[in-house]
Amino acid sequence: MPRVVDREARRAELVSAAATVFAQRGVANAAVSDIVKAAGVAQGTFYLYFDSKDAAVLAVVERIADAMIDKAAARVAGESSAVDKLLGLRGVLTEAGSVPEATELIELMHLPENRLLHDRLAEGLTPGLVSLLEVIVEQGVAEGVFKVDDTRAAAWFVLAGLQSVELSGTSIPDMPAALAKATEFALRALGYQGPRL
Amino acid sequence: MPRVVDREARRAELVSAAATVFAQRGVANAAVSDIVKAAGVAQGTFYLYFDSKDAAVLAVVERIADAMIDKAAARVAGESSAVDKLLGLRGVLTEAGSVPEATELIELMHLPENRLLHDRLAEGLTPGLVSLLEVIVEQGVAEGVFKVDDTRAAAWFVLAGLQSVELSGTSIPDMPAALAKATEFALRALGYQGPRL
DNA sequence: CTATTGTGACTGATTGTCAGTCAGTTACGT
DNA sequence: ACGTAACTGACTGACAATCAGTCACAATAG
Repeated sequence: MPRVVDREARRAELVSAAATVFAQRGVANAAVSDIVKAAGVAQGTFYLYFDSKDAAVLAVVERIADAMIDKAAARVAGESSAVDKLLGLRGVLTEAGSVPEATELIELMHLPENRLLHDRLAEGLTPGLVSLLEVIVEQGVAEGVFKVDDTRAAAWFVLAGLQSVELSGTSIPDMPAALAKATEFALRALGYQGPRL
Repeated sequence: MPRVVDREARRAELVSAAATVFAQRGVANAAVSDIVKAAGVAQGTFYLYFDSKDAAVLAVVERIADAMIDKAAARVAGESSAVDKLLGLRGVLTEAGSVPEATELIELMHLPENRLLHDRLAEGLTPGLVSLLEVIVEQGVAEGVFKVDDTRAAAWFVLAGLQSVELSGTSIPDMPAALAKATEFALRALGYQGPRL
């Protein structure tokens, strides 16, 4: 048998190298030759692990999205009521930049030139967060605090509203306040009638 | 004096040629050489009117966004009550593909590969639509049917929800129904207490 | 009315860069 | 020592962007 190499580990190295280079130069200006140099392998090796540069971008985005979803799930699990869970989820969105392995990347994402990466992150993130939010909405309906018939549609709508505030960070001066307002709209959309928070 | 040429007109020709080529081949696969061939000019001429290929993409997107905003504004102007105006705006989102000069392009946008163009369109579109929607919300507050203190934040949140449904067209089987549901959430978010529609 | 000159629009061959390929090499397990 | 998968890096084709040169026209001069 040939040389045994842990393909998973090698791939992870390449994803890390790619993440670093993207963070430094921006996705569009990052050449595959830069990535392989950072990883210490030859150009051809890159294509043993990714079909294209684009595939590497997606792999980086997926890694970040997974980390954020894990963080959000943990935060939500730490709360008991549906409303508190929703507020916890909002909190994670607010501190999006605090995912350690992605800090540099997310900082750069707030520059408008990196809009592409930005959008791809949102794209990879959304399905996971929608599922998370849907469970919260279901719980809220069971608790009697929310009134919603289609919980998936509700989760989709509400998350879109929250994310659009969160993702347009550049143009909004006071982000936490904006998110607080968005949360109020979200609660009303879900049929919440209780006291203001 | 030199030859007199209408720069506006020439630029418009190039934008049209670019739109056609993007529609045929997709933005990523469209070469500048294809665009200039379609327009019947030399490669260098392209760069007299655009700084880069990217700038041409933006110009195409802007043209489409303007057309859609005009259409939306006309539709909204044709209704009197705030709720009817909101429903009219939703209607325009539903029939996004009906902007005549952009039909081919928008059809292609529903293919996932054209996600980039898709996002850019949304980006160019949003500010205009938010302003339109904000006026509707203000009117609704004046009429007493909506209860909102920050009308801009409300418009932003609601539009994000509606657009996210509209733009994820591929993955939703029954789009009109999904938009109808989203509209209900939107009305509730705005504090609407009246009868269901 | 013709010649000359100034000017901006236009050209297209060329350059530099980069994604992706592939024939050949290396090093490990058996 | 042989088979095989991992790895290499020079190479290719394509394309965005450039720029030195050409062209068509208008304004003036003779």
